[in-house]
Parts: sequence; structure tokens; C-alpha cells
Amino acid sequence: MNAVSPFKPATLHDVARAAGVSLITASRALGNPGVVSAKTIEKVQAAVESTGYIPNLLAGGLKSKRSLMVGGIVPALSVSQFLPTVQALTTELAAAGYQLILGQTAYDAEREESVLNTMIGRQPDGIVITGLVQAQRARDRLRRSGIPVVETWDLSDRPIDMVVGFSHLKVGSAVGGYFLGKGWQRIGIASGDDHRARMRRDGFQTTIGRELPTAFVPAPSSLELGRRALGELLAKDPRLEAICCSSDQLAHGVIVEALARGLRVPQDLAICGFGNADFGAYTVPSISTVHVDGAEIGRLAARLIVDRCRGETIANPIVDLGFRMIERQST
Amino acid sequence: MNAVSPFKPATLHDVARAAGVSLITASRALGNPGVVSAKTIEKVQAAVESTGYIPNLLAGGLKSKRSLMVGGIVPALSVSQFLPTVQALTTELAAAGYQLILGQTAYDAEREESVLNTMIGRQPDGIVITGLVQAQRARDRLRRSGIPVVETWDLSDRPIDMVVGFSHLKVGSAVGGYFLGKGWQRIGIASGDDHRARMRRDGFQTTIGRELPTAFVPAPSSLELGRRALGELLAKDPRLEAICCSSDQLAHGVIVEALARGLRVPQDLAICGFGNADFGAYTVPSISTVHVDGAEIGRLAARLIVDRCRGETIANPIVDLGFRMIERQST
DNA sequence: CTGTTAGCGCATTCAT
DNA sequence: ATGAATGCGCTAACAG
Repeated sequence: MNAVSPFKPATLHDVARAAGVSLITASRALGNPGVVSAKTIEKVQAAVESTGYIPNLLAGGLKSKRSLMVGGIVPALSVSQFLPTVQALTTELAAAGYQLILGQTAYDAEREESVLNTMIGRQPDGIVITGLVQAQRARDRLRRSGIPVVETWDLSDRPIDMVVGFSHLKVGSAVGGYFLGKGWQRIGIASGDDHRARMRRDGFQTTIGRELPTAFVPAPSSLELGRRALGELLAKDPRLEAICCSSDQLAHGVIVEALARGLRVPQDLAICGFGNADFGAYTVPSISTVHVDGAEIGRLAARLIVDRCRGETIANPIVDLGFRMIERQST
Repeated sequence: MNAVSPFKPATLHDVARAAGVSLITASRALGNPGVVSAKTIEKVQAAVESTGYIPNLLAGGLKSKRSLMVGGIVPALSVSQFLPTVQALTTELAAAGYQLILGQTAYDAEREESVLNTMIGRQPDGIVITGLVQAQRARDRLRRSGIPVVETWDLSDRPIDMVVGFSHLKVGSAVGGYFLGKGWQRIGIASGDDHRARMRRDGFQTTIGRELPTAFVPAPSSLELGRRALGELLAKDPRLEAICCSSDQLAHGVIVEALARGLRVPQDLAICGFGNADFGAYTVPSISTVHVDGAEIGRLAARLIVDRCRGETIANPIVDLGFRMIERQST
């Protein structure tokens, strides 16, 4: 082991010298081995071993215009809805040699813009955003940057570039239709105060056909907020029969609070969530919900970016992944 | 708005020309405004606006040796234990102008090494790892890279560089002591199969003073696995009085399963978790657990890295954040 | 197959 | 307070 000092990491130059070849040959042996003789590759690889060389991807990216990084932007990592997406994104990108740079907007338009700017400054080969970018300025900037962009977890006719998601309005309508079919009259809503939850609520109310008592809770939602939300709703109308919740966390909280108050679920109070969180099938009662394939959103987004980077044309830049209702014990 | 073509993003060169100053003056006006006259700064900023200039951080980093990126490595994003850490890390780093690059090891030593290598290649100004790096090769490589490294969520006398965490062995002992104090005799363990959960189990068993029936579940743990684990444990010993779980998710599942089987919690079966997950205080019964300040781990790790980058000397590179037991209804 | 030349976009010397 | 030159580490283009 011909270790190099800790303060001067080996460069490709050192590798080339150790292998007795030119700089560019060493570069090719590592990055494009098809064009180099087997013997040379061996020598170079031995040199890499002995020098402990690790390629400087910053330098490579500067020249080649491929940084092998993809930016991922979420409101907050704790929004468990998005976790499977970020996880799948990271995994799928890693498989293609890309790495994810994370940005959090904290549901704040200003922060979103500043996050986007530093993102763009890192010359990522793609950007994946949970939700649609609202600010027109930011949309223009992204479009002009020429970086492939995938907006996710929503749908739009005119995305910045590409979009993978589903219609929140339709989700709301579908749940509304389900509630109508059950014949429930006294209906309440527990909803996060973010854009997408509000959209689902709109779709739900439109289908039900009237304004409904609503408890808004600050995003991200949680079991605790669900408990509080039910308290609020029952204060508005103690005889509610059914609650539509904007997440399974919220629904879980509503269930726990209902049981704690001696209500039977679903006989006295029916409860529906959203997101098909992993625990929902295993609570007692299990939680009826709307399934959305968050991991698939991440995988698809990754693939769109990678394909685009390979110069392929994207047949369909607007992907509707849909959703499906899952009926369990809570309704 | 003097927009530039989407295919040729403005460089600092363009800004300098538009402002009628030299390249370096423009550079200083943006990066080191104290040394430049107010009038020049204004001209440069106007030029930035009109050209839509966004600094290329790759190029800046290449020259300045400060990439303003920090690598973060987790087994999997879905391990909710680590979420507050990653979230706080991202937020705290962003405040100091750094961004996080995410790597997932999937609890796999080989993947860990390859993730570390590409990480190092990106010249991050620091690396934060959840857990201690096990492979000696990887430890050497990290140490030799000269990059500040913070290992977290564990403790060691000889970290690669710095470490912020707590002793899992002591956590196990503390919970064991608590169980002994309660006088429970027939005790079972539901544990994740990862390194740290096993350490806590070791500490627990040592304090209890004997081998205990254990149900191992694959990490990451979940409510579902908790239900299954209780089934397994009761099959081994139907008269168990108390269960020690390696996470609150697992504990929640054990509680749900116990209630579903008609057992009263804690009268028939006492249950203790670990991690103080957000829902644990609001379930019925609420979950006794061990609190660890995951967010603080992230904040501290960020600060250590940032301080080190500023050239400050770290007074104490080994930080024990400790833990505390929280007694709730489930015991 | 291999090597030479010329930058990528910026910040750190030095100079003025 | 400003500017000119130089090179960070690497790869794309062209040569041989």
C-alpha cells in the first residue's frame, strides 16, 4: 500500500504517472474502458489501488457538463407521504450513478425560490420537486436553466417540463362518491392546510354538494393533530357520522380520539384517510384510505431524468399514475 | 428583463461585461462585498438581475476547495428514527449555506463503501453518518481523505473523526433496570436485527441477568412487524408479563396485537418502546419509551462540520447526548 | 489505441 | 479598490 499523505489526495495525474501512461489514457481507462487496451487498463487500475485515487467529480462535471447529481426538493423530510418517493428516487438514481441533493422548502415560497437557486447553481442533471412549483418567477428560471425538471405528486397540463402524479381533485371526488354511496349525511373534514390537501377537500365538497364543517391542521399532520381535529369537529357538530381525513396519520388520530370518547368505529363514526401509510392496514380498526404509489412516483421521476440525460426523447412527459380506494374496517 | 438564451446560461464573465467591470471585481462584489465600492456592487447586482446569472458552484468549489456540500449517509430514509436527524441536519446546514447530498446504504457494508467512495469524490466539506462505520477499509479511507466526518447515533472512544450520540448498551441497561424495579419476571424482547438494536438488547439482557425469549424482525421495523413479533413471543411463552421493544413502531404493533387478543395493557402485558416517536404520547394506551434527541444530533453534527470548515478547533469531538426514560401508560 | 492541446467557470495569487 | 494572470482536476476535441 503506497499510501499518499492525507493532505494531498491523489489526482488522475498521479495515477497516470504511477501507471506510466498519459493523463488522458488514465482518464479513459477509468471512464471509457472500451477504447483502451486491456493491459493498459490493468496498469491504471493497479495505480488507482496504490495511490488510493478517488475521482474528483466536481472537476469532471465542470468539463463534461454532467454533474451526476439530481436535486430533490420536498417541503419537509418529515412529511411521511413523500418518504417512499424520496427513497425510491435515491435508490433508482444511485443505480444509474446519480446522487440526490436534498432541499427543504418548509412550505415557504421564498425558501423554495432560494433553494431552487442554489440547486441550479450546482448544475444538477435534473431536478425533482414534490408538488407543482407555484411562483411564476421560479418556473421561468427553471425552464430557462435547461435542466430537466420533474414535478410530482400532482398533475398539470402545462408542467415546467415533466410531471408524474395524480389529480387531487379526482381523489376528493372519488372519496366523496364513496361517502355518498354509504348514505352518510352528517360529514366532517379533517384536513392539512397545504395546497394539495385543500384540493382534495375541494373535490370532496363539490361531490358531496355543500360546504362541510372542517378542522384545518397545520402541515405536516400527525396522530396528535388528528385527535385535536376530532375534538374541534365534534364541538361544531356532536352528531357527526363520518369524517374524511387528508392523511392516514390524521385518520389514525381521529380514530384514537373517537375510541377514547367511547365512540364505536365505524358504527358511530366512520373514518377515511389518505395515502395508504404502512400502519393503516394493521391498526384496530384498520383504516380505509386512498392508495397512491409514492415509490413508483420516485422511480418514474428518476427514470425520466436519466432517460432525458441520455438524450432520449420522452414519449409522454405527463404521467397520471392514478390512485385507488382501499376499503377497510374504519368505514 | 434582458433574458439570455436558455441554452447558454450566463457566466460571471457575462455579468462582468454587462456591469463594465473585470471578471474578478464581479466575483468579489458577489462573494466578498466588503472589499468593493458600493457603486460597483450595485452595478454588478443590476447585471446579475439582467443576465439571470446563477453562480456555478461546481466551478467555484473546484478552485476554492469548498464545495458547500455535506454528505449524509443513512441506512434507509424510511428508518423514521433518523428522520429528525436528517431534517435538522439539512435545515441547519442550509442556514450556513451548505447542502446535503444523500446516500443510502440499505444496511449493507458493500453499498456503504461504494456510497462513501462516490461521496468522497464529490469533495464534500463534511460527511455525517448515522451509526459507526464498521469496515476498517472505509474508516481508513475516510480518515485519509481529510474530510471532517461525524459519526452519529452511537458512541465510540476512537471515532474516525468526531461522534455525536449515546450508548445503546446503557439504554438497554437503563430499560433493564426499570423492568427489574417493576418486578416483572416473564419478559420477552421484540428487536430489530440491526447492529444498534442488538446492542440495546445486549445491555438489557445483561442487566436482567439472563437470556430472554426474543423475536427478531428485519429492520426497518413497523407496526405490522410488531404485531407479528408478539405472536411469535406468545407462542414461545404464553404467560409473558412484559415486552421490551427496540422501537416505538414495534411497541405500537405489540400493543395493537395485545389488545386484539383481549389482553389488557399494561395490566396483563406491559410494553416499552424506544425512540419517543411523535405518535407514542397519543396512542391509547400511550407508549413508555426512551427519548433520544435525534434532531439535536443533526443540529450538533451540522455545527461540528461547519465549525471545522471555518478552521475552528473542536473542543470535544466525542459528544454523548444521553437519553432519558419516559414512563407512560403502557407500563 | 494513445497522446497533445485546450479549455469548463471560477477564485486565488500577485500586481497596480 | 481594482485588474491580469494562473490553475483547480478533469475531459472533449482533435491529432498521430
